[in-house]
Amino acid sequence: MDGDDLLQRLRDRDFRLTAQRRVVAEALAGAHVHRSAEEVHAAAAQRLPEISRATVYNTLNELVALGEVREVQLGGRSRLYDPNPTREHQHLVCDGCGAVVDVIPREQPALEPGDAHGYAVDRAEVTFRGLCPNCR
Amino acid sequence: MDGDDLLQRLRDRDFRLTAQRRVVAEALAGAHVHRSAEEVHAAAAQRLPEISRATVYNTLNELVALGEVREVQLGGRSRLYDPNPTREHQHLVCDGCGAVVDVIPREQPALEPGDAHGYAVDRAEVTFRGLCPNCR
DNA sequence: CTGGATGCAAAACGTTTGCAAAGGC
DNA sequence: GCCTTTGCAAACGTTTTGCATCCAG
Repeated sequence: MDGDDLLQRLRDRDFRLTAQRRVVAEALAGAHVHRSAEEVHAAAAQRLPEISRATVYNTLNELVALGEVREVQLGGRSRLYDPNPTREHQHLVCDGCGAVVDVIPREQPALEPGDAHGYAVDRAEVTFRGLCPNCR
Repeated sequence: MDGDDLLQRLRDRDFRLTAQRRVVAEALAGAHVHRSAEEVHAAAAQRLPEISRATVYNTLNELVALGEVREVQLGGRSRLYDPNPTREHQHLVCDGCGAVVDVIPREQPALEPGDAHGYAVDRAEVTFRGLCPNCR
């Protein structure tokens, strides 16, 4: 499963695996697809009550730098952390309550070289917005 | 030009046009395509030194609620305000310095009804990411 | 043993809010 | 004159930082 994969990849990368970092990684690899730092901290603290917010933020930023987790800003006050950077997917966000659903893309938008303004473009993020069944 | 159009539309909508609101609207309609609230405040304060941050935030939120300005979060710490919500466009963002370029889309991604998870989807936002010529 | 990771508390940052004063219509 | 908008300052939630301690390798 994903959780084990993430921990395994971190070991392979010589990422120093402390108890704190393990519970943060496990909180991300768990059932919920996107979690805020606060939610990750809450989940981690259930297994390791003394873990501090600073450590959660440090670890999340390190995982993002390693490319193992993606940081997304979908309009809420806080950033969300997405443990599936490898599996290509797009986001569908509710304007009412902020609920997020993953969508598997039929096709990825691409930029013609003439439109790239000299940029080296390496990915495209797509966010669909609307109202979820509850908020309609 | 854009600036006059925005002010004209606001008048037509019975949006109370105070000196403060005028300089905020003008700061947005000016040369720069996307500005943070802080940049808008700085630009506005050049013409109206006593304008407060709170008024800038209030006005920006009102313009967003009216649909005259779009709020986008492109990864930086602050939200950006985009004065061209009517003209369909996508964003190309530099991972290095955060520079933003507008791109006219060849095609807009769409969601098949089966993928919508019951949402009423009303738009798709596309952000291309990479490195700008300077940061390469 | 040693450099890196942790916890705590405080600071920084962007944004919002409460309230009295000012000003547009 | 009424009602909305403004400015100020303080509150708020999120994220970062400084520093002493701790621990994995």
